[in-house]
Amino acid sequence: MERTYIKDLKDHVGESVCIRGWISVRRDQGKMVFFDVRDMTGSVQTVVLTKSPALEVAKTTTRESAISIMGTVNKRPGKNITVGVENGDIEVSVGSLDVLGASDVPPFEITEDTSMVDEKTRLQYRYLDLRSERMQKNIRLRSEFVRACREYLFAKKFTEIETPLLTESTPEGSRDFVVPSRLHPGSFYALPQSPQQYKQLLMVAGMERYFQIARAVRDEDLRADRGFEHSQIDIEMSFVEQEDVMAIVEDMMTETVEKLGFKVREKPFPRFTYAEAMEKFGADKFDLRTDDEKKTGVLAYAWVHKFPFFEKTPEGGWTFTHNPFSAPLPEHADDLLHGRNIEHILTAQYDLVCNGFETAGGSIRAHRPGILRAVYKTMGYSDERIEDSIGHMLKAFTYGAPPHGGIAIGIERVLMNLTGESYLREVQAFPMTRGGQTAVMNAPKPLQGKQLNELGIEIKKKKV
RNA sequence: GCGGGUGUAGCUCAGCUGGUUAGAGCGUUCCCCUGUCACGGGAAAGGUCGAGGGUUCAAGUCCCUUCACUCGCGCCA
Repeated sequence: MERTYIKDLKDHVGESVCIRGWISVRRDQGKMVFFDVRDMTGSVQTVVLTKSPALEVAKTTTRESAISIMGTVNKRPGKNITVGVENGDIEVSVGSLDVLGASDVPPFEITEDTSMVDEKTRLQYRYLDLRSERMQKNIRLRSEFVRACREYLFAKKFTEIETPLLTESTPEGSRDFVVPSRLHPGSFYALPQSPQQYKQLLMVAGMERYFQIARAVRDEDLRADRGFEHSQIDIEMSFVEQEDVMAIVEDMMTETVEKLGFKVREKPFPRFTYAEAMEKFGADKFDLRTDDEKKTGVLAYAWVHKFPFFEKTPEGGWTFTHNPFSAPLPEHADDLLHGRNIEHILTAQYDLVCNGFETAGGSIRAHRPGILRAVYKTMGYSDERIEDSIGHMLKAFTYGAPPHGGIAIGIERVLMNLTGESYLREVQAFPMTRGGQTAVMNAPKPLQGKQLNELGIEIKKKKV
């Protein structure tokens, strides 16, 4: 018999059905047993009556077991209707009960919201934690958001392209996660902090409109809203200016979140220059919602732009504030090329802020080799060091590089905005602890001697 | 790397100024219950008080060290 999803049971009153799912609650009355059964679509009460042949099995079936039930969908008699409960007016009378996977007693109670349970325990048993209603909602909403973005981008002629996971380590920016090479002992790949260079090369390659649901990895200490790994909707477009990218991102975010039933506070998104934001909020990310609006789940998007390109290093030199591949604002290109007024040079960088989080960041890129070279010159790089570090980009840009720009939208940040969660881990299926320990499995862990030998790695004894 | 918080039963927590056999709720096990819906009633089991060291007649409680988790700062183009 074909399975019926619990959400659809209402359309099958009086019929025989097969449902599958897990037992959330069991209420044993002695001569009859009630189970609340849930599947990925919903929850329903089932009843094993005294005369049911399933009664004997039901007496020994534990909570959280995976089961299959054949039975009849009945309207409940008036006195048994529970109002305010999902499917409170129907129940399934159990004819036969198969235990597909029996469950031991779970280490914690799988309730609607498990956030009160010690996170260490939740992560160790994440596969149980994810059964909770709240986590199911968060992870499914994440999928729906990503799907809506994909659909939007495909409709706008974007091409989804994967870029390498094993790539080159760069000393600039955040610390790389590094992977040893077996074929080249002593040499290392790095996991991408972002597909930045590859997506720009795709623009040179004539792809024109690229996107990717990209994983980005950074080896920096963790925060409530920051993990080693996060995902981003990574976008790059050719023949565009700042306004074009901002327009399409604004349209996509509005369309997708509204499709999911959320409300955007202000359209078009208000804009602040970096200087205005700092003056008004004292930070480049801020929350525009009033206290009342914070209770409603409204999304207050805003753009921040006109960031300074460079900032002083402790050593007295200059370094970039956001992204060395960004272009300066057109009116500051001359200053950059001539190394003048460096502190006043602004970059074509734009950040999307929502409810106090930086949810996206992007820029128009330097597509002329001279501009990119000038950025590195400003940072004090010698010609040799420039060549070594970004020579491949400079070279690529000599073959008809189109003007281009893009953005990366932090998926976890968006989901935190949508769900109201304050912790990034609540919108990831298998997050790490703050100490960098993986959920369920036990990474990182030492390698066996054979593996180390193959990689040409010796482990230094920790000094005491 | 720095600073704060937490660590007592499977889960959530209480345990005052150190003082006999460390408590509660939920869960679990067993018994009873034909309409419950976080069912109910009865009984029971369950703890090296994160780990190590110290002070003391006596430590869950005070001190030191250490580990884990967590929040923030640094860091995070």
